[in-house]
This record gives sequence, C-alpha cells and structure tokens, in this order.
Amino acid sequence: MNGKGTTTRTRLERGRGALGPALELVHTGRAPTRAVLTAELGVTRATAGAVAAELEALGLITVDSRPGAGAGSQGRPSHRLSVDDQGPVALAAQVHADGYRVALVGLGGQLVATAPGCGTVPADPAQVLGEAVEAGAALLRATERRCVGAGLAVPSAVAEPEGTALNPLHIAWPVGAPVRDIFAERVRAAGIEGPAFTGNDVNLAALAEHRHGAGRGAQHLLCVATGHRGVGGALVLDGRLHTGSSGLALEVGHLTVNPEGRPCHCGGKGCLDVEADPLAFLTAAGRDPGPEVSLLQQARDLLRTEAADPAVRRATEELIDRLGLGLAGLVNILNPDRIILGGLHRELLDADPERLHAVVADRSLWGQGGGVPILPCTLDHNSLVGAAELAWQPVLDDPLGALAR
Amino acid sequence: MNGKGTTTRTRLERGRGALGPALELVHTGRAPTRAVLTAELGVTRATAGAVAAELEALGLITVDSRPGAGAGSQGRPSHRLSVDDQGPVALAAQVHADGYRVALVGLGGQLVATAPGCGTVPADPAQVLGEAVEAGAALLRATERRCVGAGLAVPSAVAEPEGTALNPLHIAWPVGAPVRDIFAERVRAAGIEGPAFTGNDVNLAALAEHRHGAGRGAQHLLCVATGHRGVGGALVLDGRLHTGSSGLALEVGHLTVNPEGRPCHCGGKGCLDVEADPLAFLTAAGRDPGPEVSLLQQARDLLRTEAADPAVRRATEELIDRLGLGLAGLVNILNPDRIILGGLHRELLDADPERLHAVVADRSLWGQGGGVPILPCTLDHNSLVGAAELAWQPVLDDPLGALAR
DNA sequence: CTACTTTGTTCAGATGCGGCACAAAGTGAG
DNA sequence: CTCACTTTGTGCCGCATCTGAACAAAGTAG
Repeated sequence: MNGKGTTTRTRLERGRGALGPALELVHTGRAPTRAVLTAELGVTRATAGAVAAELEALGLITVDSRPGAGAGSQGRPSHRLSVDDQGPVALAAQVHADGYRVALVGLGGQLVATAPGCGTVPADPAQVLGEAVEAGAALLRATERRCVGAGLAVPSAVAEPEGTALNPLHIAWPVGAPVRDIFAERVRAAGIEGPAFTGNDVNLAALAEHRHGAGRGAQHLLCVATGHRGVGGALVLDGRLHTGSSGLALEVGHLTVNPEGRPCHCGGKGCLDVEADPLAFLTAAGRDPGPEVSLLQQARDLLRTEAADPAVRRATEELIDRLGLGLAGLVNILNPDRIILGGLHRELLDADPERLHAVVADRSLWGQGGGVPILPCTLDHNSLVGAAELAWQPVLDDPLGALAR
Repeated sequence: MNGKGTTTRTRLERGRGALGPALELVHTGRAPTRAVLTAELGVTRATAGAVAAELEALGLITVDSRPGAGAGSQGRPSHRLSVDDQGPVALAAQVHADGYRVALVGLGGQLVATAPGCGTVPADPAQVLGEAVEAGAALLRATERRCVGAGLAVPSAVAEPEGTALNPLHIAWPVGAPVRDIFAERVRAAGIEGPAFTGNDVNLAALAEHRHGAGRGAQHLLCVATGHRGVGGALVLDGRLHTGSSGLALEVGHLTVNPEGRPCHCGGKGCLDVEADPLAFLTAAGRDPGPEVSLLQQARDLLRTEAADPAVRRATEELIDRLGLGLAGLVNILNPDRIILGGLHRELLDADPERLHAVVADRSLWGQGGGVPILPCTLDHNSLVGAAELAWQPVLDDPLGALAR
C-alpha cells in the first residue's frame, strides 16, 4: 500500500484553492512535512494530503517516505516534503555595474545552473539583454528543464506600469529605456516559455531574502543596500513587494541624514545617497577612488584590511551614524519588524553592530523593546534569486493554471 | 412577482465567501445596483443576487425596486442597492484636545445620532472613557438599534499589540496608558454588545476618508494632518490601514524639513513636528499664542482673516514649503497615488495649492506625470467615522459570522 | 506484545459558485 | 401599439473544494 510511483489518486482533481499557499510553504521551507503543512494551511489532514499529492503529480514537489524533521518523537513519523529538484526552473538574469549574470533557479531558490558572467555592460540595453537571454537559452537547452518564465533584475527604479528604467545610474543606459519590453521581447524571440518580468535589483534582493534568507518570517521587512553609487531600499509587506502606486516606492536615497552635508543633485543637501554610499566612505577616509575596481570593492577592501587605520575608523563611524539616521527615519515611517542590510551597509553593520543599533534606537521614536533587529543579508546572488521569484510567482499563485499551458 | 417582503429565497444559505466583499462595496458606495455589484465582484448574476438577498435578510442593506443609477438607458433597469438606514450601528468615540465626541454610526459612514460633546479632558483616561461610553450607551438605549461594536480614536500612537497610548501629547494622559483595555472594559461594563477597538485619530481619519471621503478609490492613500501640536500621518494600503509591525508606522513628525530649523525633542533639528504645526505657524507669523482657544483655531482664524497681512503671508508660504518638503520625502518612500491633508495642513493647501504642488513635485524624485494629487479631506468628523469603521470591520469581513451571536 | 500517539487515506456529505435557460422590464423603431 | 433588442433577475443543475468521521498505518513507551 502507499506505493510511491503508482499514483492511485482517487479523483485526480483535488484541492485547488489551497494549492498555491501549500506550494509557497514548501517553496519557502516552512512546510517540511505534511503534518506541518496541515497546521500551517489550517485545513484537515485529508485536504493537505490531497494537495500534496496534486503538487507531486505536477512535478513540483516530492513526497519522501523517510521521516521528516519537525514533529516530536511520538506517533507515526510524517513524510518529508521537499521541492522536486528535477522540476521546472525559472530563468533569472541580473544586470549590475560590472556586467550581467544569468542562472536557472528552481523552487526553493536553488541555483540549478549558472552561466559564465560578463565583465562590462554595453550602453545599449537591447544588446546586453539579448546576450543575457541567449546565455539563458543555452542553459535551458543544456539542462532540458521546463521553464516557467523569466525574471530580470536591473540597478534602477522600474516605473509601473510602463516598465521603463528611470535611473540606471551606474550603468550607462538611457533614462526611460523600456527594459521590461526589451527583455520580454528577447525572451520570446529566444523561444523561452512563460512570461517575462523585470524589477529593481534591491527590491528583488529583498524578496529573495524574505523567502529564502535572513528575512524569512518577517511581516514587514525593510531592506537597504548600497552597491556602487547611491542607496536603494525595498519593503516586503506580508510576503509581497511594496513597489508603490507607480513602482517608485522606497527611493530612500534622499532622506536628510546630515544637515551640514554636501549638496545633492536632488536640490537638498546631506542626502543618504551622497552620505552613505561607497564613494562617500572612500572620500571620508581620505582616499581617492581609482577607476580599476568597482567602488564597492574598493570600499570593502579598505574596510576589511585597514580597519585599524584611524582615518578608516573615523569614516566607518561617520557612515554608520549617517546610515543609522536614515534607518531611524525609515523606522519612524514604516515600522518594520526586521531590517536587512546589503552591499557596503552590510559591511558597516558587521564592523560595529552595537553602534548602528544604538543610533537607530536613539533616533527612532521608541526603542520598541530593544529596537528593531538589523541583520546582514545571507543569500548569495539574492537579486538573481529574487528575479526568479518574479517568474515563479504565477506558479505560486495558481499552480494548476500556470502549468496548464 | 418579486414581492419585496415575502422572502421567497430558495435555499436560504447562499453566498458566503462573497458576502464580505459585497457588503464592503455597498458600504463604500461603489455598488449602487446589483448589476454593478456583479461586475465588481467578478461573479455571476445568480451569485450576486443571492448575496444581495442574504445581506438584505441580515438587515444590513435594502434592495429597492426603483431603478438605480449607473447603467445606460437601455435594458432592464437594475434595482437600487443601499445601506439599510434602520440597520445596526457602531458606537464611535473620539478624544481630542478639547474634549470628546460620541456618536452612533451606521453602514455607509452615516452619523445616526450624536451625543453632546464635552469641553475639557480630565487627566484620568478611565474617567474620560467612562463618561464617553456612558453617553454612547444612553444613545443606544434611546435609538434601540443593534450595536455591532465600539471604536475609539485617540490623539496618540497606539502600540500593537498592547493597545497603550505612547504619546498622548496634547491631552494630559499618562504615557503608556492602556487605553484599549480601559475602553474595552468600560464598553463591556456598560452592557454594550460587540468587540471594542482603539486606534490613532489620524489613522482612523485616513480610513474614513478612504472609504467615504476624498480617498475613495485610492490604492495607496497617504494622509497627513496637524491638529494641535505635532504632525500625524497615516497610510491606507489596498483598503487596509498600515500601522506597521507594532502600530507605530507613519510617525512622520521627525522628517527633517529645515536643516537650519529649531531643535526638536527627538534630538534632531528642523523636524516636521516643530516646523509645520499650528504653533509653528503662529510663531512664524509673529503672534503670541493665547491660552483661550485651541492652537488650531487660532492658526485657522489668522490664516483666514488676515491672509493679506505680509507676516501672515510669509508664514503661510514658509509652512507650505516645509510641509511640501515633508510630503516629498514621504512620496519618495511610499509612492502613494493620492495625498489627503487635514487640520491646518488642509487650510494651507486651500490657501495656495499651486505652491504646495510645486514644492512636492520639485523635491520628490519624479514628477509622475504631473505629480501626486493632493486633496483636502472632505468628511466631517472623519476620525469618529473611522473609529466606527474599526467596529464595522468584523462585519465587513464576515457578515454571517459577526452577526451570528 | 500491548497500549498509545500521531499521521495518512478513504468516503460520504456540505457548500459555495459557475453556467445555462428563461422570465422580466425597460428603450427605440416602425 | 407592437415588435425587436438590450440588460437584469432567478431557478436549477452540476462541479469543484473542503470538512468530518472512521479506519488503517507506523512509529514510541512500557
């Protein structure tokens, strides 16, 4: 009885409404067994069993009869639920200051295959995206996996619903480039199945951290990161990215964090953008940034290898204070229950977590029982994984419908 | 046929999942007819009809055979759906700087009855709330309406999940007073049916404006208001109040809006709280605030009657600029599709809408096709109506379940 | 080996909703 | 006034999805 491959399913169509939530639970690692799935979904064991069988039949998850972790030692051990590592994949691409990356990402945020990256970014979006999509198509051909769709992360705000890049600051793309349309067209032209999506890299990193990284379980997750120039932010509310009414939310770079600070192109002065990015750190430490390596890399190296240098130490404290002021402002407005920092901000947090916590607690209105937890991001390639999340989203929302075609 | 009171309902139990959304549509005036209800719910006419019949049987709405507005001139006219003005009510109370208000509020945000207010606020929350609840109980006895619950609006942030008042600034209540518990206890002691809720007044005003006022239809609604001292904010996302993870979101008073500004108790300087409230306006205009009338009243009078005075004019422009800077900062972070202003901010908007729009558009990062619409609030007693919304919420979420008891 | 606990499965219902056919109530053309 | 046309309201059937209860399975504790 309970033969594994025999598929003695009684009526073949059971559990539609709960399919999506169930898949999301397995996807985010919150349902290791059917027993947990039952509790998390708030349904009966009968329903959870039918739902799991249906997801298995769709090739998305596997039900392993080896006992799964979670329950107590008593009673019948529950079968292990896990993502099917031979299942479909999403094509993920990321464009950043130093090139692009392409990968295939399965459920659970697992990188199934990665293409060799590229070192420079041409000024023509169509050329970059064409190359990236072609690399992805080659990966798909090589792995012979079904593709559920494609996602792209770009270092720029993406306007909704147009899908244009509004401030591709550190890549030389034209302002207002229709990146979503270009990407979608290339994906279709390459014969890749499924829809194509485009989003801001920090937003997508936040989404990935929320589902698979340090943000798991957070209800209101704030992410702040700086990679090259300027500061990016993102907010995940109840599991969904908050991009605002036109995709421009969390442009946190122009919070005032230093009333005596340097002028910013926005018209103000002392903005987070010019007071807490890698260039600001190098300048504060009295270093001239060189053109050979990325600003983030230079700042990171300086922070790691010359932390004892008094000038570096002073610059670190100054940037922590500026960042803390910005975070405090965001805490007063958004009241998140967790903050995740990426890029150089992550390094600053590692360098002196006490100081950053103290500044945020001091300048946000209420300590909130010890202050908001501030954590470093934990995922490699979180923007890439987040881009894949975009492509997986329709499947998570309605597995049957999305995989029907 | 179609006899109005005969209730020839076939199976008596139809439409449960769609009941809540349907009631909310009628409640917010977005479903004037059954035809519109059908379209808005995305269900079939059969379902919409059953749902409407069920809501009518519950005594929440009325189906009037007179033709309702909305459809074209052709075809069979659709019956008018409206809130049953003899239906249940919610008890709403508001505490503000000059006393308290109590009212009964029906579906649709209609004030059914109002108790005479009170002129001063004792320093003991239990005494104030006891009096207010007693006044409400008297109203309920007089009207003999069923009560679905009670809601309270207070001029302070309310911590979640404790329900304590964190900054009852302009009423002399103790910081940390357990207002939610006190109110709930008084409501229960007075024999009033249904649960009791407590929220911040600006939050509740935003909720009311979103459902019945200038915010109707907005997806991401930002409200900013100043009544006495300090500035309050609120955000309604997809029809739900965003209060953050611990009820402290949208404490917008400490955005920096004037780098050369006066010091604030928060440790910064030039905060919105001290640069754009009624006291700031009076001071900027060179007036000494008197103790007899409320600061809001004094500022309002000055703005209305002496607008020609050069000092008043200068103060007005200064406050508009400060407010605009704060709004621009919020727009960069939240990207709302509508902004509503209340209290003195509403008067500032009326005084020179072009200037305010220009400042916000100039200092927020992207004009967004002409900038965010900024509107004055339109509801009388919006905090009071919002408090009632809290009490109505369980009914809107699950009419059958909430009215079953 | 025997209780006991917890998990998985089967089956019979309950229920909410879609689809369809038909009736009802208006408009406009002739 | 009549007839075609449009749109709305309702009865009925069926289907999909979930619950509940009974039973079987698989482990632990004694």
